[in-house]
Amino acid sequence: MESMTKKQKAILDYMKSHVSQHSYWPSIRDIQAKFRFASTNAVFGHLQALERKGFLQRIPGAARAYKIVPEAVEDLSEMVIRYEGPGEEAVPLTSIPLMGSIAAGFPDYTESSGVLASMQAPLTEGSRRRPPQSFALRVRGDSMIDANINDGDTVIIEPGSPKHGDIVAALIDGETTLKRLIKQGSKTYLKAENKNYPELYPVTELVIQGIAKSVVRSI
Amino acid sequence: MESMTKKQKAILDYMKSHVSQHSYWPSIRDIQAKFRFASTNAVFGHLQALERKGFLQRIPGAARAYKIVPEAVEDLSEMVIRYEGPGEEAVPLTSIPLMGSIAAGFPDYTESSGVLASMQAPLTEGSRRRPPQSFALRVRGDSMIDANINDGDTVIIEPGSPKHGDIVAALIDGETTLKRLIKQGSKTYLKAENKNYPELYPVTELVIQGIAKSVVRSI
DNA sequence: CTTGACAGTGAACAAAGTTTCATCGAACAT
DNA sequence: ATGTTCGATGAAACTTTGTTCACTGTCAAG
Repeated sequence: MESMTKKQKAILDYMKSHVSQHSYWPSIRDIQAKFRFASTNAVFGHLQALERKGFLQRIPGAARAYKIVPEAVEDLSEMVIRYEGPGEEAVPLTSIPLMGSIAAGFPDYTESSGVLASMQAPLTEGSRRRPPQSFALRVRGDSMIDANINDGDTVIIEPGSPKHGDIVAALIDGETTLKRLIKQGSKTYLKAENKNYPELYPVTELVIQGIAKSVVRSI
Repeated sequence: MESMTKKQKAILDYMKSHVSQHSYWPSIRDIQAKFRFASTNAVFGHLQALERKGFLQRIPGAARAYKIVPEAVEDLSEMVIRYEGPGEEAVPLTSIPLMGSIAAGFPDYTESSGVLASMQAPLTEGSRRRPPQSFALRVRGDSMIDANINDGDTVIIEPGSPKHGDIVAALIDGETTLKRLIKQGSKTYLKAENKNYPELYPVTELVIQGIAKSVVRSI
């Protein structure tokens, strides 16, 4: 598929974030104002391009009427839907890319096999928003079996500075595994929660992918 | 809060389902056509009423631009968001009411403390839609501890006919508990997955609330 | 009986919004 | 040199859409 230009992506991003924040699409003139175009036709052209390239579907003649094409979403972590209540009581619905695995250093979004969406409040505390860099990871293996995380479970990983006792996604020997972070005095280790794997791994900051916040399991 | 008339609810429902299916709001004339009103003003009046009663927020002058008020959603199981791709590849995002507890026979929506939304595919198999009567239940107690379901977890319950071995939400002594369904010959029992609770409960069809399909746990 | 709320018709208006046309400069490959 | 694509301008045409006004009927409460 043909890819977006920078401006086209910016416009599409703005449109999506507008939907997230307001629950309805922006008009062409809204977009024009946002990007300070002198003519509506500038926007019109970009929208045509986005539709031709397959990232957006327009409903001809209808106002503020579009469909996005999920398959075309490049950065899945930006696919955010939100319900807004009166006042400040926003009810965020964040969708999270689901990774089959994690490659060197950063999640490989090209391997994503779906999207996991969850409402914030019930899954974590308070009304905190899930950071956009969050991702979900299907668990393989039994390294965390004693922490009640089993093969086939899905773990939601968020970036952040892990504290002692946090379960983190860490890159060990080129593979991402879940481990518990152990801080002992000035030393930091990673520990598998499986009594059959008693080893402690030394840790450098860079291998930490993020902190596990939730576990989802199908029965 | 003032409640909706039947027609107002029908219109609001149509609007929500239109958003679900098309990802943009219907115009007043769309609604007019749907309900075969002879005048747009009929719709206009209903929308005014819905806004006055607090169920809907309109953006004056803007086309196809509304916000729904989550607190005003009466039947949470109808709050469905869907992303539609090209062709048949719809990607359903179903939101599920989260119950604090379950009262006699039916989920008590008045006790709902939030909404849990999840994309179907990653959590269960195939592209099956989660039935609209699904709900989520916060687990209290340790009756299923041996099935890896612990105090504080959230379980997603779907209606259906449970098979042998399924984990079900069942009403026992006026309280909803999770139990595993055991069919032994012609007899059916409910069994707690905790070796400290070895009892088998006899079962009548009516006490079964639904089948547990997923478990969500915050770490 | 009257008042008022509710629901609806029908027509018209004006704003909002999309779309088209003609034109231009820059970047870029032929 | 030259055609082509892309991004953008400016103005105008046109459609969609929300909104208003005047008027009608129903139904229940006071």
